[in-house]
Amino acid sequence: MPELPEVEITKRSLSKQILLKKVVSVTIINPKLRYNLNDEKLQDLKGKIIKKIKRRSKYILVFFDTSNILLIHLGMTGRFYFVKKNMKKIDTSFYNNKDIIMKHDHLKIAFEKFELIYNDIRKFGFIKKINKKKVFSNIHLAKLGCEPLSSKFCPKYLKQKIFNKKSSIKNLLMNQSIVAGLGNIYVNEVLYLSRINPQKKGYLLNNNEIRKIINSVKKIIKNAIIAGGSTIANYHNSEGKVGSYQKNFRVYGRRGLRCQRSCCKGKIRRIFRSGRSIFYCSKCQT
DNA sequence: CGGGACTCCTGAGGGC
DNA sequence: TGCCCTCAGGAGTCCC
Repeated sequence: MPELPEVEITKRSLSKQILLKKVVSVTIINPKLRYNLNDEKLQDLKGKIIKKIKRRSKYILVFFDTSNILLIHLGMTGRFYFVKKNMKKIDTSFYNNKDIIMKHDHLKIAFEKFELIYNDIRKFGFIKKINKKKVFSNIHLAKLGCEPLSSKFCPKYLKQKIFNKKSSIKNLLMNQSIVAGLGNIYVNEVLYLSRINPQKKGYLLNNNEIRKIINSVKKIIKNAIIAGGSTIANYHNSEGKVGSYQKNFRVYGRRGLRCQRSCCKGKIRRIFRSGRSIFYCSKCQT
């Protein structure tokens, strides 16, 4: 699922369901995640009420009526789903393979009328209980750069971060301490819209190119949230809904196809750098 | 230190 | 059908 738009959608659907609800019980189904689930700490949440849910970068923060915060990262395949209590059969109409889904359940948080399940096939996600007082010094949150949709994310800010960098602009935009929340798909799309070659080094970008990147990031992230995020491989948010932004992909996953710009018609290429795919038009992204 | 490669894990899909 | 290979939306860690 999860780049910023997908995490934002997950946060919104979680808010709809669990805000102001009281935790009845917490059950660890399989503790093995990026950081193992800590039963002793999570049991503290029993009887507590959820007061606020926020998103920062690709993290979700669930605030309780105490100093507790659940810090959640979905990794590559983390997701939530709800099960009505006393329901004998789980509604699996959203899934194409319920055996695989249920096999990877990790955590169950029960509320009065329903249960919230955290499921994660690849186990790259995590859920940690942290203290409100330590939220700003938290190792995951402290070094994050600014939010792409905030006014702080502007040409001046980006220029200051990249003007002396030898890294490619692709890697710089994926760097969470520069912009918080972009991932592989949206960075590919942003650089296509900006007509900039992903391998161009940070220090070589001029002011006009930096301005184009800022505008493209804001436009793409905004539209992706409006579309409910992107859905690949039958993923869905915690209400079982799918996003549709993947229909707007202009380069991602389009290897070998023609550039959609009518004035260009170049060929979309895929190359590998730093262990991931880069998609770009070899003709109009310079 | 900056920057790139490797690592965790499971499943899907293509080629043979 | 089945085996083998490559690839997948993340990010912490290690090494040069």
